[in-house]
Amino acid sequence: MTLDAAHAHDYSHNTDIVPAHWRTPRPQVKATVEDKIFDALNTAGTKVRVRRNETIFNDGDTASHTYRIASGTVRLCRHLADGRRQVADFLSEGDVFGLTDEDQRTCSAEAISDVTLLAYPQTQIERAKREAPGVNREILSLITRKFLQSQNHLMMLGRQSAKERIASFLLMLAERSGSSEGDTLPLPMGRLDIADFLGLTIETVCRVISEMKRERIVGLPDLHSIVLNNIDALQALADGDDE
Amino acid sequence: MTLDAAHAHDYSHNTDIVPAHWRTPRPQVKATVEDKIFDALNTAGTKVRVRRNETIFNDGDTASHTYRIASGTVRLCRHLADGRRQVADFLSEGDVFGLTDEDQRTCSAEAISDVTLLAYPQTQIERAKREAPGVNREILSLITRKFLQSQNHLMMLGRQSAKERIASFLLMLAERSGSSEGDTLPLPMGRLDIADFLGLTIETVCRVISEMKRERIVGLPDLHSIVLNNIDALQALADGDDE
DNA sequence: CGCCCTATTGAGATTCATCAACTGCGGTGG
DNA sequence: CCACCGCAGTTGATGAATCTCAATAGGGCG
Repeated sequence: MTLDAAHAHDYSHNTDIVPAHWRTPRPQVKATVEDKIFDALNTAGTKVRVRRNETIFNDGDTASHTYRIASGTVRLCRHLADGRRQVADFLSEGDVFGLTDEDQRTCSAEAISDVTLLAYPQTQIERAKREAPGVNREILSLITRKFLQSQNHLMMLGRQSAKERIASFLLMLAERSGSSEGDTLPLPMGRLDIADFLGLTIETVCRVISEMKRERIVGLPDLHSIVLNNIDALQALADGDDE
Repeated sequence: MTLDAAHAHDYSHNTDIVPAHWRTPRPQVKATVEDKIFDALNTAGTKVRVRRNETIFNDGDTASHTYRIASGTVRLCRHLADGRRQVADFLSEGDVFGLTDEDQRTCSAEAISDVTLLAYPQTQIERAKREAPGVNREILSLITRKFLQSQNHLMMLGRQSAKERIASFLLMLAERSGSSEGDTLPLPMGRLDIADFLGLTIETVCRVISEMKRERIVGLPDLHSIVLNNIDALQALADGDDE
């Protein structure tokens, strides 16, 4: 049974109240759109722990809560009947998911690592929308950003080669985490997750990353890190300046 | 120069006021989300005509207006430097596009057929958001729907074969136009547009459609129509029940 | 009627998927 | 502490799907 499918109160193992500092989990000066939305709730949410590879909710479940990530990484994905899978997004600390007006989930959410979530009943979100002016605008801003991300993703899947997709993917992760040349980028997801995000097979992902390593564009200190030796080269690859 | 790039008042050839019946352009009982948003504007918008293959706005343009389609078909797409193109959406009568809080376009909009648009300055939209309660909610609902469409699109591009994509595409068009078995579906876009929507080449699109014709799943009375002889077969193909 | 643009069909090249073997690391238990 | 086990990742060989290049067909408009 997934969390959404469970009764709202059935968090017997984890009803702690969240420390206040989790409101602004990332070290940054400006409040994010996510911060603004959740500050307006005036409630800390229910803390939920999910272990690696467990499902948070399934496509088709009733949407009872909105979640914010306190720690860990989550993937949003859709499955076809025959097991094929498309990962739509990777989410990490501070990110929000499951925020929707629809009453049914249209994708599943799964924990890539052990994850701590803050769960907010949809009714609380609805109340905040009514009572806090500006929350609607922030939510709109959030989904607009997600929509634009999705358009980028479409271009990657529809029109880029395997190597271009991987380069774009690494640049996307670098931008999200604020990494720059020489930094070590955490890669919390496995190769299969990357493959399913990029519309490739795990073997192709491995081969392309290995090739980039041979070309000294990236370094691979361990399975869950990648060193960005040459961002310009990555950018050139992503832009198709290869031939 | 695209429309957005032009001055807001430079519609010398088309400043007519739009007839009232355009508020609800499609024959349906219920008002669409689009209807609700534009009814709240209490203004008919400026009529703009755009000829086939002309650009309405470009990626990167300043976003000055929101558009609603009175007649014709529009594609939203993004271009890579080397000319590769990804079509993100096809829009037809009654559909809205260019509605954004951002001040820059993140895709281009191009006329697939001769098109008549209603243009609304973003300031009017902003006013409606402030003054008409519920408009925010309708806009949120609209973009949420677009986001879900985009997720479907991702699955098509990332994980479906050419034949599955074409079957899914035809079913999507059928659903949008309310067509059912035996109906003739209008296909206003050319083969290249379809290819760029599905992440395929024009040759592959032709071959797959020809194959479906040989299998009597569809009929091709002319280039811009397709007869849905067997929706169940299309559904089976889209679901991957092929092997 | 003829031209031009788009679509269609064919042949060969390419990219990526598939199938299969092997590696390496982390955890577990002797 | 070390050996074994299992899973995730990597690499190689082969094949299939789709792209590319090229030639032909068709349809609408002047």
